[in-house]
Amino acid sequence: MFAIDTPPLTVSGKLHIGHVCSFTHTDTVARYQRMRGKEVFYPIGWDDNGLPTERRVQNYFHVRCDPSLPYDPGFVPPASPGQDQVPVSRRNFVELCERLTDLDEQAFEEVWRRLGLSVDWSTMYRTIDEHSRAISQRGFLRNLARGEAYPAQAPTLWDVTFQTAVAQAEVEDREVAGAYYRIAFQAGDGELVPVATTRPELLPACVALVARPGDERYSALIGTTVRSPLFGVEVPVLAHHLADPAKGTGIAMVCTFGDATDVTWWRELGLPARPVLGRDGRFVASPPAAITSRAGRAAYRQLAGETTAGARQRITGLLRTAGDLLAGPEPVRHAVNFYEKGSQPLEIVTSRQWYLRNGGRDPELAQALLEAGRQIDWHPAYMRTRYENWVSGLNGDWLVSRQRFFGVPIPVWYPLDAGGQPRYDTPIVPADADLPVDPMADPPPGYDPGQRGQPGGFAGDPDVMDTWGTSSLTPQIAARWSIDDDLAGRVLPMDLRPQAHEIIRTWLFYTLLRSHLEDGSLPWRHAALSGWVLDPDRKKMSKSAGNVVTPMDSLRRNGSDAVRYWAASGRLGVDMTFDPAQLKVGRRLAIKILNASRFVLALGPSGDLPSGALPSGALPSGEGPSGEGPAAVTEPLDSAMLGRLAQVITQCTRAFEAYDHAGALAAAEEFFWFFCDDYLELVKDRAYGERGDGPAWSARSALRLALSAVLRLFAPFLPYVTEEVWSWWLEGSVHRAAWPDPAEVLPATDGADAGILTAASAAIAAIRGAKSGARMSMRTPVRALVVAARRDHLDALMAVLPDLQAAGRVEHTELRFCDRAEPDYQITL
RNA sequence: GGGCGAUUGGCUCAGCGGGAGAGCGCCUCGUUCACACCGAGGAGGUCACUGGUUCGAUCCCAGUAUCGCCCACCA
Repeated sequence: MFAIDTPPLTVSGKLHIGHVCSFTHTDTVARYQRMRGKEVFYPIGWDDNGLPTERRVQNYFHVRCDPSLPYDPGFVPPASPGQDQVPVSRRNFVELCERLTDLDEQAFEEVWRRLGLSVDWSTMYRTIDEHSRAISQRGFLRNLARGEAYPAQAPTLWDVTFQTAVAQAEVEDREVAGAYYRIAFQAGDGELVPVATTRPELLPACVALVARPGDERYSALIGTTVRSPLFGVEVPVLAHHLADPAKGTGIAMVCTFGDATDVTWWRELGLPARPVLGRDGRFVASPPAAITSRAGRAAYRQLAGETTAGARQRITGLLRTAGDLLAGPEPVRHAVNFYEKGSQPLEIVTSRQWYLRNGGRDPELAQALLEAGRQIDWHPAYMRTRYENWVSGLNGDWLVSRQRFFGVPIPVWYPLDAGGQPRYDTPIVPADADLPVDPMADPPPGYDPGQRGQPGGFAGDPDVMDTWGTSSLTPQIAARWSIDDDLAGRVLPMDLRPQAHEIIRTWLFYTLLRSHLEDGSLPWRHAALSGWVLDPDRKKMSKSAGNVVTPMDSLRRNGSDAVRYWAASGRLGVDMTFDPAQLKVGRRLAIKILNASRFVLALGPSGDLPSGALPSGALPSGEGPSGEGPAAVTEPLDSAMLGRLAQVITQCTRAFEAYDHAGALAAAEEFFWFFCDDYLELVKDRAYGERGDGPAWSARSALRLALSAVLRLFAPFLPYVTEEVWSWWLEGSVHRAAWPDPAEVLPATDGADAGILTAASAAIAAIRGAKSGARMSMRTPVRALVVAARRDHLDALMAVLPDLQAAGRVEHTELRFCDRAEPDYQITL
């Protein structure tokens, strides 16, 4: 068994040439392993869970998900959308998602089939389908039962547009324009304390000032209080090592919450919380209770309901009027955290969320995960460093709950007390047999639907899981873990996880984590990381940049084998530049295989080629010399060619075993061009029978042996052309044939001498060069060829002399011994 | 700021202690006899730079520069 954890692509996006590239890499491995006799488990899945699908379904059907609504089995989306989106239940939303993504999936499937991916379509899964939801929830509940999943009320990164919490792994920073403002706080003695900030609007949320311990500028202030401008709140001045004397004025305003450091100070210094930002990113209506003065409350009223940008405008105006703005705005560009799919900076908001232990607060677990990473073979190996950087840099547990409507629900309910308040500390879990459940639609075990929201009744958890909460179980989902234990037992752990390197911190890490938490196992033994495909200007292809190359056009224009050739020539981990000109190379190779095969097979035995495969007219008749069975390879040149082929087979096999598909392709290709350009030309006349039956049949046998092996070496890369040629003369499919073994060609290599090939190639090249230099046709006869070389070289040349003379149209040859390192050729035309 | 990777002919890339290579592009020539969706030949590079190790360095080591990426950085 060789099992692959195929990436489930997000179907709401567009397939681009980069996906083709990495999927081709994996497919070559799958085909190689299949030819090696392995049973290849090569599933296919679609990721239709999560925000991209949510948005797309909303826009397409003009609906929105409202989990509080009951399921409507007869729901029909509006044919002509009105002004407002129609609210539908989660189950209706899931159905619409499946309907819409079905169309997308068909388009993706068409590309994959045309590309020749050898996935098993019968294994197809969707991350939102019933089995995936059940496995995802089962996995979560097992984490819960073991204490790995837990709820907590805590400050979290919050996207104000989508109004959901997000995890550390989904944060990216972007360089944006900002400005420094210098604000005057007032010390007890009336002295002004200037504090620099880029977020003056958070002044009403200020709970303290901090300076570095030992900073002489502020040592007198530490332990005292100062009064905030406008709001007149007394806040302590404290010391903490995270305060940076070099930033701003060296003393920082601690707010609820401006950034992650504020959270640290809040926690470590035991400060109060004065939240001012609501979940919609706007200032809440009432000021923090600490603002008691009339002036302060009046100032806050001007901020209530404002966005952060609006509030910043307002508050700087107020500060300026009050004379408390000492300096600014002084423009700066600085990095700000964004949700990777978001468009506004992340805020930090306190909320109740579910977390999954991931080593971010547990060094022992982190160590175990690092160790798990070391037990995986990374291709290329240096990608492991990225994983280790990420695991070592985690600053908290995995926040897995999302305040979205579409996704896999967190499968718990809460009992309501007599006052109708949920008791979060004693969640109710579903029976395993009932999975998947939707707590917002289904009642928990032992309750009636009518008790929903009633005192003494229950409330469903409204949240869904992070999309990675499901994707991190793709090995289990594909293997139908907990559903088909026989399959799962044979397939897990898998052999290979292919994926993009930018999601090491999410998909790869989370998958490793879930597997480790579940039973301490590894999800797979190898991880293959693909690079990116860059556009011809070396920019990363992305939808927003508008430089995406869609694959179907390339597939149609150049043929699937050509596209695969180009993709497979890229090595793992290395970015590739898309260049349409390079696609022609693969196309040329595929056509060359067709033509060379036609030539080899036309030499006989007859009947191998269908009538359409050859041009009409004279086929050299081809019964074997003595009836059935392959003829003996007797000519030294033929043996030498097969000897080289045996080495190439070994080389290709080694490369594939090391997950170096590009190396395998390069080795096969180099041999094939030698085979066509030199060997074929050298033996052509002999194969036609011009030197009699024995030598002719030696060539014909060698040609067929080589062709059979070469087709199989190319089969993982060029499945179409190899299958076509294979069908001309051999039974079954080349893709089910055995991967070539050097032993197949070695019996025919008696007397093989690699020097023969070098000597022959060099001599024919010299003859061609002479003709080309004289601007003569290659068919021009050579009146005399004089070779001066060392004895071993001449011996090698002697072995192939008849072939060389025929190929070069040489009429007379003379060999001379000499001591020169390099042979010398004198050619008289 | 920490880390990883890259730097080889016009372009895309192999190679890697001892001859500097391939394909594309370019130039020249050549079709009865597998292939014009072609073949043959040619020009073109101080292998980023500086040191070191070595009998010998494109290759190993150290440093520098440039590019790309990962992570951290919001006062």
